[in-house]
Amino acid sequence: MVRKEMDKEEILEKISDLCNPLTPEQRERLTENLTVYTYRKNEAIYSEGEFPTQLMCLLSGKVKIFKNGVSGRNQIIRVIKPVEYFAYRAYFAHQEYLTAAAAFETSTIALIPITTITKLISQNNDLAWFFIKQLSIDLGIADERTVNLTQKHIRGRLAESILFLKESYGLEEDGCTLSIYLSREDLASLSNMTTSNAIRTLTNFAAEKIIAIDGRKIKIISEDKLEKISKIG
Amino acid sequence: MVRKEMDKEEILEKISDLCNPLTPEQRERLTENLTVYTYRKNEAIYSEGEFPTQLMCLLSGKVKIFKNGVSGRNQIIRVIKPVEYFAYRAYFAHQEYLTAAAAFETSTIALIPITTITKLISQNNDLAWFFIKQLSIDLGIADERTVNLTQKHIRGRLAESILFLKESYGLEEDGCTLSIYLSREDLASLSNMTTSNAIRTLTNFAAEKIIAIDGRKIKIISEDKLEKISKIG
DNA sequence: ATAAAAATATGCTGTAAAACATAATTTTAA
DNA sequence: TTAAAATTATGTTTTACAGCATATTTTTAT
Repeated sequence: MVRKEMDKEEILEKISDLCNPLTPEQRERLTENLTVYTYRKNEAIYSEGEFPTQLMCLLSGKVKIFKNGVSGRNQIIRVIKPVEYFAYRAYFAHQEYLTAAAAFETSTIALIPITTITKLISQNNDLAWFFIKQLSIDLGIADERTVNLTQKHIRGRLAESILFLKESYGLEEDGCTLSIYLSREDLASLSNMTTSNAIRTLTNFAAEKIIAIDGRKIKIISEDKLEKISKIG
Repeated sequence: MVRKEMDKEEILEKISDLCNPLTPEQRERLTENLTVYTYRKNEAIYSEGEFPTQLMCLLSGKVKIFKNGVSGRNQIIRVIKPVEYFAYRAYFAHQEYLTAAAAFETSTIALIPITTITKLISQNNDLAWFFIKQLSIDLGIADERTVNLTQKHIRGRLAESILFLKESYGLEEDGCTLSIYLSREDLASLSNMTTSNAIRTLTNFAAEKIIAIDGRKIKIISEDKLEKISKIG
């Protein structure tokens, strides 16, 4: 993790969700306490069991939130895209981190002391609503995910993950290649299966002309079929 | 569902988490808009896809929050005990209900128009914090649950569910009988397994003298063993 | 440039848990 | 009070997926 100097105006622009509700003085307080770091690919951002001290905002790059499951098998819980906020749940629940975060690729993150945020929330009702809404959305996603991961079959889970990655990070200019290049292992962690089965099922999808694979590039050929496979489980 | 008249003081006492932060006028507004209903065993409280209009507080009884999974298999997402609040997440996320709720047993519930709550949150920062904290805790539980349900084996999942029920609803006066009597089907929905396997595994636990079963009564004989089984998966 | 390590690919085997079947028991309703 | 329905119990079969082994390719480090 490397400290990064960045133009203040540019940052304020990015974290507008947080800034817009604030008064000029509050905004000043925020920028004074804000630091920006860059994390390299696969670098840990925070770990399970640590005590949360900073709210984070992903300015650029891609980040995974994951848990260390039974016998070292990781489970990706959610993914973060610019400009989303994370790393605050544990503090608001008065807990240690129950998850870990790492960078999928080089990522620039704004860190704001959580105590600063706490004060701002207490002074600013719009900010409180911002977090209530975000937490509510995330809880809904978590509930959906629980059922999908537990009840769908391998093919359904992988199809769902591919669609999920498309929704989360979008496509390249060609309009069909996922703009995130995940290792097979990460794809497995996201889909609750072994790496072997992620590889195998990916190969099958390619043979069935549902997707095309070129190394870590995944090109969606038939979104309809992916949706159908995802739906029937 | 039957409308129930109840002493106002008694209700205010129960929903103190909501009321304590309020001014006398706000408290007045709350009680004016509050209704109390009683739901019978297995009666639906709300359903997936409906539009949320009321925040609910369970005054007495036991409630399950669940999702209709693939091929009609239900999944219990969380359980509610007195005096907990529920049915608000969807509205805060600007969504329809993603889950359904039903009464495990006869339950009395206070209903408050969600618009009333919204106004009170906007006026009262402590109330905003109450929901931020609650949502944060629930999101943490959901994250834990995802990993437990997907990665643990049947025995681990059932052991965990039994311990979870003990934590949630406590024990009878004898100090070892779960005070909730679930059908095997509900126990299966809670543990992500088929009803047959819930029955079978329960029988095994009884044969191993980890629990004792008498109809729907479950007596915990060795909590240590349950914890060990839950932990190793 | 070369060795070492990591990631990907694919086949084979074993097994946990679902699916199915049937019976016994309990609950509910007429 | 008896029939019907629902729940619980248990045995058998099937299968989806994990686990393991091995080879190949790609990436990383020296």
